[in-house]
Amino acid sequence: MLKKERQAYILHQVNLHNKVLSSSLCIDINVSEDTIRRDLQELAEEGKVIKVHGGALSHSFNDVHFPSNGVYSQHQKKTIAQKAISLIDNGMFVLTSGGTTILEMARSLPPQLKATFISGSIPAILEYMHHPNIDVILVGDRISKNSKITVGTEAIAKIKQVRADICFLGTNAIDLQHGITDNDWEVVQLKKAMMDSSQKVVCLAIAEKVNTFQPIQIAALEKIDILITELPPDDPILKPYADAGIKVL
Amino acid sequence: MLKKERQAYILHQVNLHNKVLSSSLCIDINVSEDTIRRDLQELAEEGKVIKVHGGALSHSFNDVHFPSNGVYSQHQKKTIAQKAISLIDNGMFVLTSGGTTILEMARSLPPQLKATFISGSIPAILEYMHHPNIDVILVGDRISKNSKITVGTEAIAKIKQVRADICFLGTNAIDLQHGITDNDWEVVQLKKAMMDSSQKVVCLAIAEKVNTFQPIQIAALEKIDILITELPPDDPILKPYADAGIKVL
DNA sequence: CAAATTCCTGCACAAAAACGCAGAAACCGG
DNA sequence: CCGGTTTCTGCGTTTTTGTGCAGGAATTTG
Repeated sequence: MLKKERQAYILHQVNLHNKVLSSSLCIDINVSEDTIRRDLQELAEEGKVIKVHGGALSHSFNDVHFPSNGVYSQHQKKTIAQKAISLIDNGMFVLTSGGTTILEMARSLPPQLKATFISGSIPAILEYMHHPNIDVILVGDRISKNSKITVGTEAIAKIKQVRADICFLGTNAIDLQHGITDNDWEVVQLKKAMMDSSQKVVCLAIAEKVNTFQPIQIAALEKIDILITELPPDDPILKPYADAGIKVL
Repeated sequence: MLKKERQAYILHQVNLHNKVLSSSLCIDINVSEDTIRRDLQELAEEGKVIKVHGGALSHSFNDVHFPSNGVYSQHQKKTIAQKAISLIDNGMFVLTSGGTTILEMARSLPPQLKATFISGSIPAILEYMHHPNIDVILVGDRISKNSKITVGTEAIAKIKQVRADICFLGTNAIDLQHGITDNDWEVVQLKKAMMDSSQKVVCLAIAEKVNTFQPIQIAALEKIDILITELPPDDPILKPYADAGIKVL
C-alpha cells in the first residue's frame, strides 16, 4: 500500500469518526506503529488532523461537539459491524441493503479487504467508493428519496441476475412469528430479491429491533442464515432464534 | 508496444483503480522500471496522474487540489449553470454526465422545477436527490472510482433504452478539428450513448477547455446542438463554433 | 509513585528514483 | 541508400525515500 493511499485512508477515517487510534490503525493497515505515527505527524504538519497522544482527532471536532443521542447507538452499531465484517473474505461478492447499520459496516471495512460490493443504497455506495480495494457495483433504477436507495423493477431484475456469496440486510424489525418485516413496500421487494440472489443471508439488527414487527413481511425466519446483534450470542433474548436454526453472532 | 499506447494503458489503469504500482506495471507491459517511471513522470507533468513513491494515483485522491482554484472557476461554472438551466422545462427527461460543471448546474436547479433526471454520476445524483420536485433515475453498473460515475456495458445499455429530451455533457476538451474529446475510454463510451439517446445535445465547457483536445474522440462537432461557456455568445473564440452550425449560449 | 503505553531518536535495510551512458530503432534530408 | 540526428529503451551506479527495529525518554493511568 502506498504512502499517500494510507494517508488518504487515515484522513477519511478521521473525518468520519472524528478520532482515530494509532494502535487500531496499524492493525487495520498492517504496518508498524512508527509508520502510522509518521503519517499522523505529516498530516498534522499539513493541518489535516490534530495529533494527540495515542492517535489523532479531526479538526472540526476541536470544538466541543456533542454527538447528541447518537453516541450509544453508534457504539452498538460498531459492534454489529465488526461481527459482520468477520464474515467477509477476500474475493467475495457481497450484496448489501441500506440503513445506518450497513453504513457503519461500510465505514469499518478493513482497507486491505478486496471484494466486490453490490448495492443500491447511495450512502453505502459513497462509503464503498472511498475504500481503496473494493470494486463497487451500483444497482440502478428510480431513487426513492426517503430511503436513499434505488427501487423498482429494473433494480430487482438486476439483483436477480447476481449470484452473491453473502447478503447483509439492515433489519428494521424481526420477530419469531413474522420473521423480518419492514414498512416500505418497495424496499421489501428489493430485500426479497437480494435474499434470493445470495448463498447466505445475514441480518443486522440492534437489539431494540428484535421482537418487534412491521406491516410488510420480507421473509420468514427460516430464510435467514445468520443474525447479528450487539448482544453476546448467548443472550436469552436471542435464544429462540438460535433454537429456530439461525446462527446467532 | 508504442510509447503512447503504453501511456494510454497506464492512464486507463489509473482511472480504473485509482492507483498503479510501477512494479506491477512493468510486469504487465513487460518493460523496464525506468521506462515506466519516465512514462509516469510525463503523465504527471501533463497533470494526468499524481506520481508518488512506488507508483501513481488518480487525482481523486488529493481532493485538496480542488478548493485551490475552485473559487474563481466556481463563478464561471455558475454562469454556465444558469445558462444551462434556462434550457430545462417542466416535465422534461434530462440526461446528464458527471463533472464539476454539471454538479454546479445540479446545485442551481430552481426548486419549483419538476423534471426527471437520469445520470450515473454519484455526486450529481446526490444533488438531484436533495431537490424537492425532481425524479431521479440512477444508471447502474460498476463504479469508476476516479470519475465517480457508473461505467460498463450495462450502463450503456440502460442509457440506450432512454429517449431523453435533452442531454448535458460536462466537456473536458473541445476543438474544431476533433470535436469533443476525453481521456477515459469508458466515460467516452457512456457519453456517446447519452448523445445517441437524446433529442438535443448540450455541451458545457469553461473557456479554458475550448480549443483543446484529448486522446479519445466522443463525437464530431456536428453532433452538438448547443455549446455553453461562461463567455458571451459573441466572443470571437466561439465564432468558429457558431459558424459550424452550433448554437452558442 | 509505579506500571504501562506511547513517543522520539538514531540506525539499518530494502525498495524505488535519479542520473548518466550506450545500444537500438526510427526519422530524415540528401 | 546512407550518414547524421533524434528518440526510445535498458543497464549500472549513486542517491533518496520508506519502513521497521531497538533503546531510552516522556506521557498517561491507576
